[in-house]
Amino acid sequence: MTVRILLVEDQAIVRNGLKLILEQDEEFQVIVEAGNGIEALSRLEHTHVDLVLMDVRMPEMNGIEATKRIKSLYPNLKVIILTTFEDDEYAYQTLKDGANGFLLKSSEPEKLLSSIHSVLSGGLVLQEDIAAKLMPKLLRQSVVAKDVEIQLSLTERELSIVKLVGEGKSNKEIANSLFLSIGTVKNHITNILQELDLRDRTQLAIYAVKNGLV
Amino acid sequence: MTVRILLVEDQAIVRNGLKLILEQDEEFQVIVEAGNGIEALSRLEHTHVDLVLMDVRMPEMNGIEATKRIKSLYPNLKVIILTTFEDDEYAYQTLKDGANGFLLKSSEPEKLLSSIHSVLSGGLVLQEDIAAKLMPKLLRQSVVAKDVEIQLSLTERELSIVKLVGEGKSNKEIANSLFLSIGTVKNHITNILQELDLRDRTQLAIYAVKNGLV
DNA sequence: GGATAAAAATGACTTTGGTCACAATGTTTC
DNA sequence: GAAACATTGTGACCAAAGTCATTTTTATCC
Repeated sequence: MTVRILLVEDQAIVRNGLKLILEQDEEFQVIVEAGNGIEALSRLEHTHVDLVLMDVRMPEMNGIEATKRIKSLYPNLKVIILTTFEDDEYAYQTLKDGANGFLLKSSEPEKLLSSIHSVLSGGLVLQEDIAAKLMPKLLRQSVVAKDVEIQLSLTERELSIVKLVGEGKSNKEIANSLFLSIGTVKNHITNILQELDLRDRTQLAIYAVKNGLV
Repeated sequence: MTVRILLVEDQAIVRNGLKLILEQDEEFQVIVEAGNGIEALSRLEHTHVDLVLMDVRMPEMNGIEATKRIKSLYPNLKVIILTTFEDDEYAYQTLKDGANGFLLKSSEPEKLLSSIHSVLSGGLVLQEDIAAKLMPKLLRQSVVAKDVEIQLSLTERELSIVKLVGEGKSNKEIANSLFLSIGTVKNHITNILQELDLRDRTQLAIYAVKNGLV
């Protein structure tokens, strides 16, 4: 049983690359292609496909809007979003609209293929990096997700202070709970703010929450 | 490269069945087995594994608690939860604790295997039925909370100030962007803090972020 | 029309936060 | 052993945040 795929991607070179990767798996067949969301929608009117692979950034109509419309017209059609690491902001909205998966363009080909199989057999697939960024947003509580960036630039002590700031603690409370003087806590915070290029504890707290440190 | 698996499941018959399925894929090797969470943890101390397949319902220590502990001890170890359709209540908590996937025991063997591959290559996999039940729950949480609780108690003006605080803006910046005096902004914030039972702008910012106001 | 409440403002005041300079100690690294 | 860095601390200082009392205007509700 072959899987009929609609590939939506504006850059012809990337599109061809993806097509080659997909058709390494003999089950997959790219039977339609489109360069933007509007084109994709009109293609779907005339052709039956099993799966849509959709780029996020495109002219005319982007992947977010296109996914929304496709899903409202064909709720059972599988849609997988192709994205770059920077585009994860959109992930939230698109999942809401019913996308079945989120894959990074930079993935290994095998990873891409196995994820597609997983979606076809009825799953929702999020790639690790995206899931890591998304889950805190959805779950709003500490998962594991210690950011690489943060840990590179901050020391153990600083990290534990950041967490407490992210819980809304005052310097006095932090000092008490870590058995430090208030002055020391202040010094640490000054250093942290400089390191992370933030202005005050409020921005630091926001940073901590958004990065799932709390 | 073989994948070393720890299989945690209390019923011997089911465990053997799963083992047979898993080892149909020559990459997979069940090298350790455990009948409950406590056993699983002690096995992990002595043996290195790449993946844990964990049943939810078990005597002594259930899969939820076990996953939590395993993930805090070995954050990079992949954990997939095996569940029945009725157990989806737990899914939420366990995802929070960092589980990498959720599979139904009733799945087709191939589905199971492809999902495991997907998790190993860095994904988060939710099976359709579970995702369908879970997503609304997750999406509702962060979005709806805002309208119900907060908007009941805060005025328009106050709400717009809360958002700016949630972006890390200072009183001066808020005053400028809303064309108010600094004193007015301070007054508003005092009222907001009282209304929401918070202490300072940092706690307010955290509140705003966690409730998806930013 | 009077009551109620949001919105805006001012001034005086206290507390907290953040910066800076400087210092002491211990650990790790080369 | 010197250099680099993490950690802790002090004291002085200024800026920002937050509280409180009080006032004015405007709009809405009964």
